[in-house]
Amino acid sequence: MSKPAIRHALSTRREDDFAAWYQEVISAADMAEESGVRGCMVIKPWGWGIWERMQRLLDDRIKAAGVQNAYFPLFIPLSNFVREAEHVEGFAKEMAVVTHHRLIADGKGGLIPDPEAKLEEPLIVRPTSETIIGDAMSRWVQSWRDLPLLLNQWANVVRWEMRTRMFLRTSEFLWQEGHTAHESREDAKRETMRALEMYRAFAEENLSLPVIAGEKPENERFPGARETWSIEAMMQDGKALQAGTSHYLGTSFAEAANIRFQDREGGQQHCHTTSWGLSTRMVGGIIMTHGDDDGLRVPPAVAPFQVVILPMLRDNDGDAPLIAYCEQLRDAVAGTYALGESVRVLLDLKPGKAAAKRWDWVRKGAPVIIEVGTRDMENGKVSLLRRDRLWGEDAKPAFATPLRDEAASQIPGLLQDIQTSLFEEARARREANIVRGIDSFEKLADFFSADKRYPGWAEVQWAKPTGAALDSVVERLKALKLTFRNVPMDAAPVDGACLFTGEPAVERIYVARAY
RNA sequence: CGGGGAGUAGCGCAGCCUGGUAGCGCAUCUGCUUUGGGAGCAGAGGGUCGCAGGUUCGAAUCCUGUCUCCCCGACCA
Repeated sequence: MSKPAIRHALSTRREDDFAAWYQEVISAADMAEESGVRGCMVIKPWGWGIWERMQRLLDDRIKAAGVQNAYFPLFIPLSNFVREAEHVEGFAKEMAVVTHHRLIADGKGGLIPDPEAKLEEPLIVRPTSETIIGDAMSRWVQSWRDLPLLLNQWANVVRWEMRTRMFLRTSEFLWQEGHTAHESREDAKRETMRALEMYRAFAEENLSLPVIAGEKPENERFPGARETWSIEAMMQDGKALQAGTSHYLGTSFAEAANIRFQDREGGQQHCHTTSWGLSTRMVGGIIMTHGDDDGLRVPPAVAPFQVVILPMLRDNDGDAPLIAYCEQLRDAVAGTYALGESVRVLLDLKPGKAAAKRWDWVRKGAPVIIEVGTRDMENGKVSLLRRDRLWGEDAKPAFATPLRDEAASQIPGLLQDIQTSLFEEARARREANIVRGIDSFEKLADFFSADKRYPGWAEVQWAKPTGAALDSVVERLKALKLTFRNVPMDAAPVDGACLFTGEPAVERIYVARAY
């Protein structure tokens, strides 16, 4: 007797074609679609709702740290951008440029930029806002009393990427970018680390996404930064996703933008600045971490609807009492609190059979789906499905049937449990796929052998080479399609030789394939 | 940006080689039946075949250009 086969809600399974599965989740969960413009996407209500929840929770954390929101322009004058050399070099190849301000008829029924309306100075569409915010800071900062200056903006940015993927790498993406200016290196470093810790807590507590916080090696630094720190998450195909970054910029941006202050002794000094960002890429991280062969599973804290109620309507006189029964359930659930907020519940009265609508919500990943039929109503019960544990032993959806009047009070605990379970599941998977103790390049190559479906990560010891020595190590890894991810903050002390150079190791670093 | 593949109804696809009334499945709509687990039967609606030129009596089909998507590479906080 073989086990009955599960009929999954998606046609592509993760193990068969992870990339195709990823795209199917996005369309099946109705999160986003192509727009017709290269690398730009339409974010649909369910995808936007998740991002909106993420914004809310992260914005609360940003404000709690005393950072104020502001908004800076989309366009940056070219001359303003060119000041920080390394920064410019890093972004110049992927810039959208505005050169005209008017269109005229081309005589063939179309429109072309008016050659007479060429801008004196081209404007670039911001790829990030260090330069324009630095420009403002140079005017806003006069004295040590003005510091620290802690700003954040929620905005869209554009980077003309060669190869794009929905949410993970789009030409236009949405993010928040924090920009701060400080009196001293110590203060700026403290802010850099505060933002990093904020991202770690946000990812793990709100998104159930286990991450490793650490410092990026020199070759992976943000252009112009002194230090770049990141949180890295392991996706279900074993690849790493850089999910948030925090940079200590030293005084180079302050020097380029002339952000100076009069210190406590009356002297002039340049500020130490930081920047930190987290983007819609994180939505892709949620998909690739929590999605399964039935679609998305949204962590309750960021689910636009945490509970969806589906009455089994018959289009007859029996519907009215059933709807009333469900409305009472909805109101009871809406009156409960979970994860620090009122529970978000939807009574879905859209026409259609409940069984069909159920699969729509399964694909979207609503954490709890409650179906209610007349028989449930007669028994004072409901049929409850938790999305993270969908299938029973019999290959059918694993419904629980609590009393309706008890179901509402169970919801907060259930949502909390789902939030925690998703995290534990992802954390266990990551730990099972990190290898430690690899002590030669050959063994490293073997661990990441090309045919391996799930490469995982390797934590290795190295001597932290710099300059040309580092470049050659990076090249060797590149031949294996590998990259350095970060140097974890909580790693064990080193006790061996550098995997690449044989010199005494100075720290541990993660090696992985990456998005 | 280089190599490869693709774009035909909301979704998935056939038709193209060999030019001649635009099709199939799912979904949608209507009717009947069904009714506790992703319904059945019958009927109907929906497409200037990505876009723009060209060849031709005639182009989804052949040619050229262009846009977009997917895969591999290069690039990439």
